[in-house]
Amino acid sequence: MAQSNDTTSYKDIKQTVLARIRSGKWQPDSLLPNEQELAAEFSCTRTTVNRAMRELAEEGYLERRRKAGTRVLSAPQRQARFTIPMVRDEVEALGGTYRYALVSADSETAPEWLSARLALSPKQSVVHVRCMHFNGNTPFQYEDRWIVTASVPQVQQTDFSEVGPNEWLIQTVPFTNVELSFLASRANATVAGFLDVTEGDPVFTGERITWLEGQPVTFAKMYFAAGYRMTTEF
Amino acid sequence: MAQSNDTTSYKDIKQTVLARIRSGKWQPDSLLPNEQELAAEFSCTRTTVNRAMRELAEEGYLERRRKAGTRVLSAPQRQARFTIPMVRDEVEALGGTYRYALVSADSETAPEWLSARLALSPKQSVVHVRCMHFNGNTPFQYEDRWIVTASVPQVQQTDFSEVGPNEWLIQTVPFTNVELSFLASRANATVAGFLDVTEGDPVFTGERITWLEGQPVTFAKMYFAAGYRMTTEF
DNA sequence: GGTCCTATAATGTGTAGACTTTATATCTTT
DNA sequence: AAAGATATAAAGTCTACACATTATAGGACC
Repeated sequence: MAQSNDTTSYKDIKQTVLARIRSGKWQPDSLLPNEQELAAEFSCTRTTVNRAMRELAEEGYLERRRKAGTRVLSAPQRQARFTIPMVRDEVEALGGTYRYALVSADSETAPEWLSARLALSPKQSVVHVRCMHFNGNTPFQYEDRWIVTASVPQVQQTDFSEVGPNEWLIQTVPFTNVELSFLASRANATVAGFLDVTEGDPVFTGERITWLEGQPVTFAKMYFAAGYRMTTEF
Repeated sequence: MAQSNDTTSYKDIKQTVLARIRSGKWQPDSLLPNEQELAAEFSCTRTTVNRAMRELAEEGYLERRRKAGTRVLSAPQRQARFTIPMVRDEVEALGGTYRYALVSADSETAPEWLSARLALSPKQSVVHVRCMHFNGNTPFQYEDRWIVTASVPQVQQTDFSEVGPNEWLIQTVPFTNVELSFLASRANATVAGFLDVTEGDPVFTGERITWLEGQPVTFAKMYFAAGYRMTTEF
C-alpha cells in the first residue's frame, strides 16, 4: 500500500499488529514473537519490523524490553497529545480576530509564593505582566504572568503594550523544560471582571512554568473564558 | 555517548540541532542543510540524520517537506502529551488505595442530547452507569457513562457492582477513535453530593467519546474532586 | 501572462548486515 | 537457600546503498 511494489512496509506491519491486538489474537500481557520471527513472517528485514514495533511502543500499545521481548500492554497507556498553540493561533483557528490588550506591567520583588514555586532566592526581581486576549470583542483569556528578571534581563526594557509577553518570550528566550497543568478554579473578582463572568464561576485554568537549563524563566496563569474546552482526538 | 565508540548517534544529532535552534544559530523559518550535507558534517550516514530530524519534526521543532527541505518552526508547535491513566492506576500512583462503588446501572433509551452527540438513530438502547472512584475514603472521581447497547450487546448481561465500566470496556471492546475534552464545570446537586463539595463549586471535568470503526461505543463524563489538576512536563 | 508538463531535489522507506546494550536466566559459589 | 558471576537472547542502533514519493521550480505551450 505504501509502496507500489509488493513489499511490506512498516505501516502495514503496524496495521496488522494492531488488528491482532484488537481481535484478541494477541492477548494483553502476552509475549510477542521476536523481531527476527516477525521479519520472517512478513518477509521483510528486521529493520522494518523494528520501526513498526518501536512506533507502536511509543504510541502506548506495546512494552518492549531488551532480552525480555515485546508484550502487549494490558492497560493501553494511551497518551493524549494536546497541541498547545499560542493564543493568537487558537483564536484565529476559531475564525475570530485576535486582539491583545495590556493591563499592567510592573517590576517588583517576587512574592513569597512565587519564590517558593520557582525556587528563587528571596526577594529576586520579577516583572509582573497582566494582559487580556480577545476574540473580536469577546474576552478569550486573561493572563497573569511573572518573568524572572535575572533569567531575562531585557524584560526590564520591554514594552508589552503591543506584543504579548508570551509571543515576546518565545521570540526572545528559548526554553528547555515546561511544566503545564490544567485545573478548574473559581473566578475571583478580578478574573470575573476581565472575563465577563460572575464572581465564583468556574474557570478553566492553565498554569505554566518554563525553565531554561534549570533556570526558571516564567510562571503564567491563564484563565479561559466561560465555555472553553480543551479537546483532542486520537 | 550512546555508543562507546566515536560514532555519532541520532541522539547526538538531535542534541546538536536543538542547541543550534536554541542558540539562534538556526533561526526560525530558516532552511536547514539537507540530510546529505548534515550526514557529511556529522560524518555519519543519511539514515542516522534522517532519524534524528524525523523525531525532531514529530516533537514539533521542525517542519519537513519533500523537495522543500527542512525548516525550523517559527512558533514551535509543541505538543503536550498527557498520559490518560485508568483511575485505579492514577489513585495508586498517588500512594492511595483505590476503591470503586457502583451507584446505578440501568438500561434505557438514549436521551436526545446523547443521540445527537453520538449520532445515534432515535430511541436506541443504552446502558447508563453511574459510579464513584475513591482514594481510600476520599471521593476522587464521579463517573457518568452511557454505553451503546448495539455496539456492545454483552453490556446488558454485565454486572458493574464489582468492576468499573471503564475497566470492563477496555477488556471487552477495543476502540479505534477517541475524542477527549477537558473543561471546568459547575457542580450540580448530584455531583456536589458525590464529590463532597458545595453545589456550584468549580469541578474539573473530562468528557470522553469512544468509537470502534465509526460505531459509537461509549460516552463518559468524569467529574474530578476538588483540587485535581492534570499535569505534564516536557 | 496563465496553464500544463516535466525534470529534479529533498525527504521517505526498504534491504542486508554488523555491532552494541541490557535485562534476564542460569550457573557457581558461599 | 542466598548472593554473585556469566552467558545469552532480544531489542537498539549504525553503515551503506537503493529505490520510491512528492512538492517545487522551471520550461513549453497556448
